Amino acid sequence: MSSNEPRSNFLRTQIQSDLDQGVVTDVVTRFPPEPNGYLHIGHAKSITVNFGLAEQFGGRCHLRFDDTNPEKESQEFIDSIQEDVRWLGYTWSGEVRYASSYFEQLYQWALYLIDQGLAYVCDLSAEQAREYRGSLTEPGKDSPYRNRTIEENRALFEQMRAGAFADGSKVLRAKIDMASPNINLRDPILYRIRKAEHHQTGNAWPIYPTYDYAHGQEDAIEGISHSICTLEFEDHRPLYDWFIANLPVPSKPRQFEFARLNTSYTVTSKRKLKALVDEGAVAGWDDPRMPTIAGLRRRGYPAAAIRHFCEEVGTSRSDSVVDVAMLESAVRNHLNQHAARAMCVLDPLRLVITNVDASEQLTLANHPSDDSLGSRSVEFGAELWIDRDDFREEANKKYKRLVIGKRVRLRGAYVIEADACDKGPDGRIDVVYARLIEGTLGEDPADGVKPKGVIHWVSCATGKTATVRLYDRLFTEANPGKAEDVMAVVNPMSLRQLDTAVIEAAAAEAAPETVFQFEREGYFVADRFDHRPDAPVFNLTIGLRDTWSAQDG
RNA sequence: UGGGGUGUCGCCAAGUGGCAAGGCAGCGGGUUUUGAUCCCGCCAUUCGCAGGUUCGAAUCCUGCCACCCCAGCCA
Repeated sequence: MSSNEPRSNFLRTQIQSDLDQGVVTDVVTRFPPEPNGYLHIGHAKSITVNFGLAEQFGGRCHLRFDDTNPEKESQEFIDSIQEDVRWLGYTWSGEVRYASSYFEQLYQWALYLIDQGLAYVCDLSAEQAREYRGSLTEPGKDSPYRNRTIEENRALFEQMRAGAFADGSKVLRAKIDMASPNINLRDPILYRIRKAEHHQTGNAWPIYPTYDYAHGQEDAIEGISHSICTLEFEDHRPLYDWFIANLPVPSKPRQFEFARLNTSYTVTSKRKLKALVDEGAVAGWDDPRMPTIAGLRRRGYPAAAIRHFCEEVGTSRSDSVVDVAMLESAVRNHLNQHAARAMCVLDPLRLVITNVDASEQLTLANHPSDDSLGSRSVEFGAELWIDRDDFREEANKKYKRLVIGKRVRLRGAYVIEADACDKGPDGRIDVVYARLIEGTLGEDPADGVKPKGVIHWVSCATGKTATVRLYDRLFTEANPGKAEDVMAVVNPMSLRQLDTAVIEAAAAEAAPETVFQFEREGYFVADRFDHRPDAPVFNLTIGLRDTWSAQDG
């Protein structure tokens, strides 16, 4: 594959072929969420597939709320979904659409099916209907109401629409085949009675269409050329096609299915995500540990990285679980290129440089290879904070940080040599004393004794205390969805909050959602909601790749 | 045990009859004022299994096996 060509997948091949053969002239796709929850990484995949295909083939992609079940839906979700799709970087064609705005047309088409003798009103209770449906291995039985006359069905359905019957007392069903090996074709339900207020249509409708009846027709109304959904709907395709074939619809969309995205160490079931929120395992739907779009955003995962990840993963029809390391890799890759560097000491230890008295301003590049990110001024003085983990009184040869009697480079500044340290009564080191080696700003020591490594630091005089939240994977199991109880596999170390970290003054001023690479530590984002210049709050997006910590040293 | 799908490297995934892409992970080595990045190299004689067709098969045929989905008036 050449680097700029989109990776081949069956959907791209299909569409290209349809275009080549003139089966379609315009590519129109749609992302059709039900507004009954927050979007998560799996939805991101569907979004990139649908919008991506439209983009690639010069077509359009609609955003359509599949709002046929008012009892589970709300305006809150309609708003959050739009925000998430926009944040991911996509613009839908035209206005936001709603299945509910097609309710009248759908109703008229239901009457049409009745008139064709292809639909009937059934009085079976839900329980009875289940019995009549048969089983996976046994055919179903015809409903006793299956042979009502067209006139009777029409009158009954009109009364259903008028609100004459109680919830659940009747349904409208398609008359297909109760013996079909495909259970979806055993006289599926088109309409049920639900006297529920709808977030868009209010109390205008006492009956609501089912997904099976509504979806294909919604696509047809909108002129969708390729209706892309997930694998579990494959069995519904014959039904989808049946409606399109039997109704005077304005276009003939076709359905194609792909495998939904699953990632390791992640749960996407709405029920389980809700349990995490309700039981306090996380702080909310947008907690940085959540796989929701809002959570990933608050974690600092760039939209472009999520998009790139979805592309790298590919689109196929085989069930799979993608290693979450792949997502993390996409995030690191993007941030390495785009995030400005800064210094932050997570676990401060005071360093006194005994031969320095005046402070000075040093200019540091914001990115090691991208000059367009500019530079910043950082104060350097006699008292600095360094990380407690970057100093040892003595250490083996593998340890490349500060050791008494040894040299280390202060990132972007001078080489120093440690002389001594003070300890408190508990043996804990309080202060490290070191000497600056003259002439080492941008130069190696003149005596030829090079420092073993480089450590980061922040001026005691101008550094700002910050809250830093260190996140780790939410689960201890690679497949938490398989666990009997998700709460039992929640990682107790998934959040560690530090209240005494110290960051460069300039970083504190950053706008919320700005991501930095705190050098030698990782990528951190200024919290979208909690960060303030006078009370900085940073979330760990992802740590730097670490190939040495497991080793001695 | 009815129907619909899927099986290519540890994890994804191209490939659609001509001598197994790529990414992630992993492993070596080099560069480096981030133990990061970057760079170089290694990593499937083999495509669920067994037969068959063919000069030639991951790609075609047959049979098996494994896994996923379907019996909501959810989507």
